[in-house]
Amino acid sequence: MPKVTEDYRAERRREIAAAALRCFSRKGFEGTSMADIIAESGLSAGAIYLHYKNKQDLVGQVVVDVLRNRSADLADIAALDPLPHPAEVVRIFVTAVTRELGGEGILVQVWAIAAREPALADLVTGLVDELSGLFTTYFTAWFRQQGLDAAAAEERARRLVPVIIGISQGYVLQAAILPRFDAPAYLDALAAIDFTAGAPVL
Amino acid sequence: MPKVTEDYRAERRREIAAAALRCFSRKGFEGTSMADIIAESGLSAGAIYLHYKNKQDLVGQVVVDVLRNRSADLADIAALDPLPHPAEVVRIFVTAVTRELGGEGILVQVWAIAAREPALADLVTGLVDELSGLFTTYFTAWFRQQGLDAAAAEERARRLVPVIIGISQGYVLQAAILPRFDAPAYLDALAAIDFTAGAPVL
DNA sequence: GTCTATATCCAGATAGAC
DNA sequence: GTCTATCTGGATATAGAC
Repeated sequence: MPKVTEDYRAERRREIAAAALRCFSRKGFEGTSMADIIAESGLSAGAIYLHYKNKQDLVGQVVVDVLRNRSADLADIAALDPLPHPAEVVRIFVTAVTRELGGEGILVQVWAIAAREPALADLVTGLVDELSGLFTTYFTAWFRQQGLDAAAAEERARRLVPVIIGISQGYVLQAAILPRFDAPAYLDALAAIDFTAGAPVL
Repeated sequence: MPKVTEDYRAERRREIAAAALRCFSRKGFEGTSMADIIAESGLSAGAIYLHYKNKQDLVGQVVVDVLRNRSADLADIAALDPLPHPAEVVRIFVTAVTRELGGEGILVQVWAIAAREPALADLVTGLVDELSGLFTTYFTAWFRQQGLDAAAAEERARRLVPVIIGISQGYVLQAAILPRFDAPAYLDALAAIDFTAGAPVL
């Protein structure tokens, strides 16, 4: 394989992915047709099908790329000192996801397809596992700071993390659907919840 | 209008709605075609289009009916004595919704469409408002029982309710998508969270 | 590698007989 | 009110010229 070709291909794929993402932001996800992406990319049908096997392939790859970048952001949080409050961590996470995806609606479309397509469900599951690991690291540190010993902190973190992810998903969902959704109020409410209940007082 | 007709129409509509719901349980939501519903109902295309304007109309009505029944269940909770713990209330609610819809995936499909279709979004918004009212009633009672005065209890309930709804949505979402989702663990984790933080001790 | 043009398919919706 | 048969539109994917 010639050496120029590989870079060229990668560049083309990036262009196509970017165009697809712009379409998804505007017209939703199932609402975006291949014709839309073709027009937005400035390329042609034939060119795109050379780089992606089919629509699902294209969509899957675009989504994975974006979400992967987000979990990279989160990885830094666990290292911050002083450790931010859980509400702040959720805030950082959901605003990053929302900004990068250019609109909350896209994620909801991804979930809907994942609920029907095993292939995409596997993909999402992998990313959620990764996310869970990062959140668990953060919450273990947080609970230790609240006075729990290492084992108890990790145990508690592991149990809590699915709910934290649920709270984040709820935020995204409501932001996407409810016209009067009050994002700051949602995040403020989190700050008033004591996730450390039952932990020994310092 | 003849008196028989009205009942007859209602009965037909119930049949069609039931058939549609069975299809949604099996094949998902966008995966269900009018042809599927037609076959499942035993009726014909013409017959169905007489009762429903189009697919979106049918789908919307079926969904609203189901959700309406669920919020009726919830209405009773606020009257229980002793008042159950918040985690228990969420448990009752999500299990009822899940059971009635015959699979978590359906709700996710509804959300996805609501994120794109203003008509369905209005519908969902209305139901969420209704739900919010019920949850607010419950939480106001709960916080009063925890020692807050009436005004503070209602204020706190109002702020917390969106998050509670988010937690419920997260449950439904994860149940629909993640193959290794541990429902009891999710609900147990809720029991360990202190939603009353900051309230005066009794 | 890329384009244009098009084949193929399948969905939603309707017309008109009964 | 209900059925059968069909129209219409739009989407994905491909064929073949350049």
